[in-house]
Amino acid sequence: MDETTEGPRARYRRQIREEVQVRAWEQMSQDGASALSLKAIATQMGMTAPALYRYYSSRDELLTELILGAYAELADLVEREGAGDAGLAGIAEALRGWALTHPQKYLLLYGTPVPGYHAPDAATVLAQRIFAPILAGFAALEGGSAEAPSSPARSLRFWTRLHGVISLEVAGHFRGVEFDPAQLYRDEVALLLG
Amino acid sequence: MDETTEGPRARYRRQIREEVQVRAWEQMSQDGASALSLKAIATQMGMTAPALYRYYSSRDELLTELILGAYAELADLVEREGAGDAGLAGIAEALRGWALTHPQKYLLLYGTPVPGYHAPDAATVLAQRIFAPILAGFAALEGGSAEAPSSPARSLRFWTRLHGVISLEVAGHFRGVEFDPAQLYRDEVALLLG
DNA sequence: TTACAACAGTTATAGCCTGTAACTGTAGTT
DNA sequence: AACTACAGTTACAGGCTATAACTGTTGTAA
Repeated sequence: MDETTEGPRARYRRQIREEVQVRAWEQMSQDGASALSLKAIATQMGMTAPALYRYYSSRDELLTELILGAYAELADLVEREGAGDAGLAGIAEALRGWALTHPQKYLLLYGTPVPGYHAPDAATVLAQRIFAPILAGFAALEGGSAEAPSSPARSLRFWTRLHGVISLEVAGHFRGVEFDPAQLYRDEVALLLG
Repeated sequence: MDETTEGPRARYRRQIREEVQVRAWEQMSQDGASALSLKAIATQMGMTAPALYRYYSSRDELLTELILGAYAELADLVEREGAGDAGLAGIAEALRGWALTHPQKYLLLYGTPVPGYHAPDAATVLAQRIFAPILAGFAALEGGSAEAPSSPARSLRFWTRLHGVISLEVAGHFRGVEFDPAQLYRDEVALLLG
């Protein structure tokens, strides 16, 4: 079989894996990462649970693929925005938008880590792909003044400040508080880029 | 039986509940909140699992008690610091110290929430007890200048910025990055209070 | 001081999950 | 057309939460 051509077997496997991922995200959006169940997914797909172990060797392997997928999605988004006209402002905007649209994805990447679970090296690479456009953005802004903070320092601050607002909002900690998170976010972005 | 006096039965119940909580935190520090198991705790205590249901009607009830306990601990700390000489700087310092000492407690309060789990009203009250000293601190700083942000806005910003640094550090997202989170934190505090 | 009721802790069981082993039948492939 | 690779099955081991029904102890009140 030609290596580049996908035979029917491989094609079928890919389709099943994709459907599993879709249903996994559905489950996670409803009941959180801890409720992710291969059994439940299998049942939804009209299979028995052991059948799915042909496609994912463990629940952890599925989780890893979901994490990598989410990282890649976010990395693509940030790279695209970084290259666009709005630059860092665009990145900031897109970041919050993405997080609010897919809270479970954001929380899976930046929320409470699963102790004992070690992210594969691929995740580190993707995390750097997300950070790189921010670094590049601040490097481009850099003026000659010696007393201004370095662009890595500004990039880090950019990240932590935006994450501070986003993560609390996504985790629902602003519920019941009378104020507009969007306004706070805009103000923070303005201060970071001003 | 006098209402204020604790009989032997009540005393024993209290001791068991306390021991359960201690062991629960031990478990959570090692394996995270999702690994919290009444069965395992019971075994450690030389009991069978159903026995523990005399003391906690469900795993969720135990979790609720742990969350409320953590909130109360943090609220006490923040109130104490707020009343101390260092004021807001002291609160900031204590907050990071507490989070790094008890990462699981911090993550349980501010990390990924369990979907479907609704924090009891008591938690909201405690969350306000944590926020109040910060609000008071900025209200005290307030100058006459009309263009400066209001103290609620500054308080909120104080919270989100500090949380941004702390939560990423506690979740291990700074591992492998070459820089000092403590320095970043100090800088952020200085900017917030300067 | 004794009688009894309240209650701690037990075993048994139902129901959910992950994951493995052994088997069967079908569908690509040669 | 024959065969083998593999998808999917049932059966099972072991872990968890939680309930039900039972037993034995102990605080307590008459």
